[in-house]
Amino acid sequence: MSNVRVRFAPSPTGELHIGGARTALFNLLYARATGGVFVLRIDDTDLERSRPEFTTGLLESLRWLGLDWDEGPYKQSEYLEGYRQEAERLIAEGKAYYCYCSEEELKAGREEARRRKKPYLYPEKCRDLTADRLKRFQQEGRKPVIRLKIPRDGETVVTDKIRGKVRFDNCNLDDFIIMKSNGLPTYNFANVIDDERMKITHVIRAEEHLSNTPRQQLCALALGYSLPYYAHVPMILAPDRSKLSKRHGATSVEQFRQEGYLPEALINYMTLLGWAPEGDREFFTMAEAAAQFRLDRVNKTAAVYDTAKLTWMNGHYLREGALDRIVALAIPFFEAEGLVNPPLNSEQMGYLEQVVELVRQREKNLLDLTRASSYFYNNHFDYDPKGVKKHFRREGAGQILRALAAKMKTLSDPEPSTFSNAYKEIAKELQLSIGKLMPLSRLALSGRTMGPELFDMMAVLGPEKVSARFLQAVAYIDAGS
RNA sequence: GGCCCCUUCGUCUAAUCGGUUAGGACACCAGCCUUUCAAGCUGGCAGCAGGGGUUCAAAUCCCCUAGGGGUCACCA
Repeated sequence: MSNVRVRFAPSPTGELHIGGARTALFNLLYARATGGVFVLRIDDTDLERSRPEFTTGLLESLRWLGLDWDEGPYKQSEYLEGYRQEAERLIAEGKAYYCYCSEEELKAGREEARRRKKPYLYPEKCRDLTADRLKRFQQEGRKPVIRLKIPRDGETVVTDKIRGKVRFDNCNLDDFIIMKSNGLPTYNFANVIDDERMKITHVIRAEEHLSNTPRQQLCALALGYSLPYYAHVPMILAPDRSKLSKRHGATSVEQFRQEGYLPEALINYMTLLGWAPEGDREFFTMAEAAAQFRLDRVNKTAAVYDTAKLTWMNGHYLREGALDRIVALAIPFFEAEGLVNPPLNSEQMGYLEQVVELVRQREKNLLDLTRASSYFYNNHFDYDPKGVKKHFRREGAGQILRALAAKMKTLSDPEPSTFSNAYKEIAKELQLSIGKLMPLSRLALSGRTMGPELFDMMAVLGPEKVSARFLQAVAYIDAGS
């Protein structure tokens, strides 16, 4: 049993996006690899942007992906008193101080610095306020923030499991705010306290936090905590190498789910973003990845996410997955398209299974699979115009279809071979090759020029429907010409 | 702008301590299979950002340049 404890700490300000999900995944992988504990924590100290429904969505996305946490979810909003007490302790110990500078004042200073192209650092005006001044400010009713006293020299070294030692000169850091004037902690402060009280041993998070790490270490140092290990995983970038945002198409787990991606495909794909197992294997389960996951094999380079590979992977899982499971996942999509109306009886279920088995061979996601299945449920559909031109408008097309319809009526056994044999016979009778009959038949049966194996399709539809659709096509042809 | 991180095919990546024809996968192209579309199989195209060092030998170590990213909030 190891004492490894890791955490995923999203803020509930939006849907779980692909970057956050990958961070959560790496945390979980590491926990499973080491026999450690995976903690979920909701960083909700931003009152303006945090919303409870985002928390719900976050949990749902995590669960859907199978990123099950061992502890939590804890919420920062439930520990507000703790942060306040720690901040006051720092003040009592002379390691932090009240700052009464107004926002306008600070803003002016920042703009001034920008104008002069100098880096802005808080000028420490309130660092050594006399007792008199302090009292006066208090009497004026001004609400102070609390700032941490940063050493004016020396350096802070971050030891990162992925990047090695990263050095920061303290002179580039200023006395940053740890408690806002509304009494809530800032991220850098709350995080350190949370990680301590949750006994987090490894902080695994996105690289964007690397620059903030010295601030957190300084907090920990002031508070007298010991430091966790850090591991900053590379970012996931949009195809244009910019930071991922909504304008880059599907970036949230929820969007991928709605488009019919399977959780195991998303997991497998994300695992490969920044990490690779030994050998050339591309497909593996989360458990298999966890068995050999190591932080020092995580890449340093940001990864551009490319949905083409995810789509390919999804197609693989769609085809290879256990049929009953794929069907279960597909039902909501079929319902949304108005093809089925759950609950399904065993006959309907059997039919759906046949349809899915057939169609999943050639589609990449559940949404496409559903749309490519519509003609198994709808008797009326449009015929593909190109197909009409090529197959229906040819001399004798109606005749052939009429003959086929008649032949179908004589069949009773809905096996692919039954249809195959019938086609052999009728081809002989009409003195045509089977290859000539098939595209025409396909168009009549589905309105499309492509799709599953024709005889398989017919077997699912059954002779009666097949016959009716042939006649329907005949009517269409007669009406058109 | 200051500080920090990063740089292998278009994309994801492999190449344990320097010695490989720089490997695999997606995508793309071609062929096979085939009633179609997929899938599958076979083959092909394609990369060590640039420049200096160190070394018998550098994708690998060091330096510089360029490029990309991150961060500098009373956001997380």
